[in-house]
Amino acid sequence: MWDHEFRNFHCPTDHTCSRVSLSAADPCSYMRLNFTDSLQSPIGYGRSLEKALAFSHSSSSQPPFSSVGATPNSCISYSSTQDGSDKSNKDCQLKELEDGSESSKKGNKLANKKGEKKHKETRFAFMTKSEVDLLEDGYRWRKYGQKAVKNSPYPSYYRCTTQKCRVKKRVERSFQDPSMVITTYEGQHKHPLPTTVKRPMLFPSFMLRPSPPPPRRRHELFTRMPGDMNNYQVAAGADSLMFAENFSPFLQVPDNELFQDMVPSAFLKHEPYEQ
DNA sequence: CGACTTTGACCTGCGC
DNA sequence: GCGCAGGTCAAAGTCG
Repeated sequence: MWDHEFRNFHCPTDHTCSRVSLSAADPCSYMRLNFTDSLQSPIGYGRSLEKALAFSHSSSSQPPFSSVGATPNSCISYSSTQDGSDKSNKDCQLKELEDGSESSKKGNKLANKKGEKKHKETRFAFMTKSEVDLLEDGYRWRKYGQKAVKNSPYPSYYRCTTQKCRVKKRVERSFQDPSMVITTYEGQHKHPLPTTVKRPMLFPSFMLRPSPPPPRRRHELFTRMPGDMNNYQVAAGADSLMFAENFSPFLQVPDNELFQDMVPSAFLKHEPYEQ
């Protein structure tokens, strides 16, 4: 059971939709999101956030957040791709098998030969209002691709330049609000911050451990689930809810409060890094 | 000259 | 099985 309690979540949609629950009953201890109305009554959940949001908004054709309007949401999004079905057990096993191995294309081919599925790393997405696409987060990134996709003209794909580090990052402009940058991290850093880079202005905690430097200034942070990310798993079920209280239109990270304070401890685990 | 970006081609998963 | 969409590769180009 994850022991983290969320704070300051906000999702100013037609419904309040930010109940977060974690359950030890889930094979891989993944996150659950349950969508509730203003009376805190459950109105929807599902295996993908997109479906869940569509459900919660009673909108069959509109993509998630399309009904939100210009008001920025603040929903932190993170998950592994394991779900609560039988399939997840298999995925968990695959994860164990594939952890520590290269996830290159050749590697995937090899895995496919063995009848295994490609494991997708844990993901974490957030939205920031920024003029620059690539936020300074303390790590060094190398761009390895850029391709237009639906609802996102030119998302950029970055990889951590640290050897053996498999963390990836996708950066895209919000389709609905180009001033917003959606950053999606995949995987967790298991190495210290490079010493040659500037101190980060914005840094999700799992990117910063084990030695996060203090933030330099207040940074306005908007977070929400990108609408086109089907891999954000949301599971059915309503047990072990943890509530997101004190909603506010914008989520800010004050000087004395790290972004990590809003991230579940499951994302903060730092395992020994083998050089 | 090394590190990094660009970009077309290619691969893979998924829905129909 | 086919086609589309998303993601990745890798060669060439750029920059400091």
